[in-house]
Amino acid sequence: MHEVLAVVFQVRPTADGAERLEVLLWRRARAPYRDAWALPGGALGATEDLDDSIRRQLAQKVDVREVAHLEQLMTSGAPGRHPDGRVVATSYLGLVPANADPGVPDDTRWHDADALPEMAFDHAEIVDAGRARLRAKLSYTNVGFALATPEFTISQLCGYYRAALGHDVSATNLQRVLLRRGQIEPTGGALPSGRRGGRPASVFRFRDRRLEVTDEFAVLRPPVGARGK
Amino acid sequence: MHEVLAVVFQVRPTADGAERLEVLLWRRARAPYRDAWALPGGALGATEDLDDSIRRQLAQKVDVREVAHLEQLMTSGAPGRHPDGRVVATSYLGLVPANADPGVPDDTRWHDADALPEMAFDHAEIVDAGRARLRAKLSYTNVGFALATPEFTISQLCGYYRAALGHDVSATNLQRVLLRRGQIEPTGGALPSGRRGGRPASVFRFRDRRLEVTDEFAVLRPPVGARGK
DNA sequence: GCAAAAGTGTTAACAGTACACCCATGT
DNA sequence: ACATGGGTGTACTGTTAACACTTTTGC
Repeated sequence: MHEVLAVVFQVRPTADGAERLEVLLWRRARAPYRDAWALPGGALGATEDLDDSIRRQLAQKVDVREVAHLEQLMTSGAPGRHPDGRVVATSYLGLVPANADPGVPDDTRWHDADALPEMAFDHAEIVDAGRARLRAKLSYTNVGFALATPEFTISQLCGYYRAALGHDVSATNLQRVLLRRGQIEPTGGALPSGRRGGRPASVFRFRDRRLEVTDEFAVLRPPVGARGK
Repeated sequence: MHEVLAVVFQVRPTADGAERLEVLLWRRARAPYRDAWALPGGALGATEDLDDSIRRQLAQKVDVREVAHLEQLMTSGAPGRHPDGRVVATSYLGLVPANADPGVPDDTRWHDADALPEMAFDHAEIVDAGRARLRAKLSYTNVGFALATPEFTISQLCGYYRAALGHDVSATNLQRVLLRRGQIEPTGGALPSGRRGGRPASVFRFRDRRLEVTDEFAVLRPPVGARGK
């Protein structure tokens, strides 16, 4: 038996106005792992591609059009991972932009990615792998587009990065890095100041809405002659 | 049906004394894809973990003790990828150090990774994915240990990197980068000069033989206060 | 001594962080 | 005016590529 799972992340506002990274989980009503939380997903159809399958399964939990980025994460096949017998699971990483608020079924809820509830099977590991992947890719690709709203101010964007990376991010430097790399561009617009004043923030957008590697060679770059290949 | 495949790379000397990256492939004797070349692997056992399975399957082609590094690469499940019906394949990337010369069966041969022969199924894609992964990881981890012999001179190491990366690598800078990162250390020994003279090369080894990420934050590092976590 | 191979020193480029400072707005 | 949030300028740091130069060997 082969199943397909998804770690779907979204940056969401908390009660106290801050923002944090959350994962979409549903609560199991039946054994095994009754009342524990599990990743959305299900059995792979007999004539279905893996990507198509996870999209189909997700459609039951969230509006799939909301998922701005989806990529394969890992495949787990330990014989003991499912008590009912051998189930191989291929997991995906999915990202939903901060603006979308997809209605979710009753058994489904968003959970703080840093404080997972009791999880079914090996799903906690999978969430952690997804988190690590997201963190890494924020560093050397433009995946930010999949967490951010279509248009945003730098300080909003900063909030998304802060939540996803789990550490403070300087707005000043974030702006410069992303501009330099050509990931974002100003729309020309600006947002009116809040009620406590302050300079109106200019609005930016991601230049491209597809995954792009912007910082390819961290080190060991090819010599200048052979670059630009 | 679930199968497990491996892209096994080794840097091997060519006829003209240079070195190049090669993949281990076997020639299919039966349809489908008769006479085309395929990746080693086979069906996943009913109670076998994925990692164990690929190790077992590889044992039939090469001495498994020779594989210095093995990591999961990707899972392909397109319904049309296998003419006989649905087969999901999980691929691994394996690396064999340059010194090992594992005896391989008659139907099996090493092939230039840059000039693949006619390949069965979607195996060419998988090899390319493995190549890309290797290139990337050479940049920010110590995977080099899995391509190099246990002890080596800088110019030998340079040859391995050159072959794997596909571009020229400066011995001077490679040495400095890997030393600075603490990946390699001098053994204290030196190799006698060749018959045409030259200063004897000192011998190095990798400090650690397990995968380690040595260049974690390409960019977007956490602020100094929050680092060292 | 001379060629060959290895290794060191030095410079320059570049990307990113930190921080001080300037700008535009509401009260 | 002044507090508030946004944006720019600038210095500093760390890392790496490039290349000249020195060291050690065989002939």
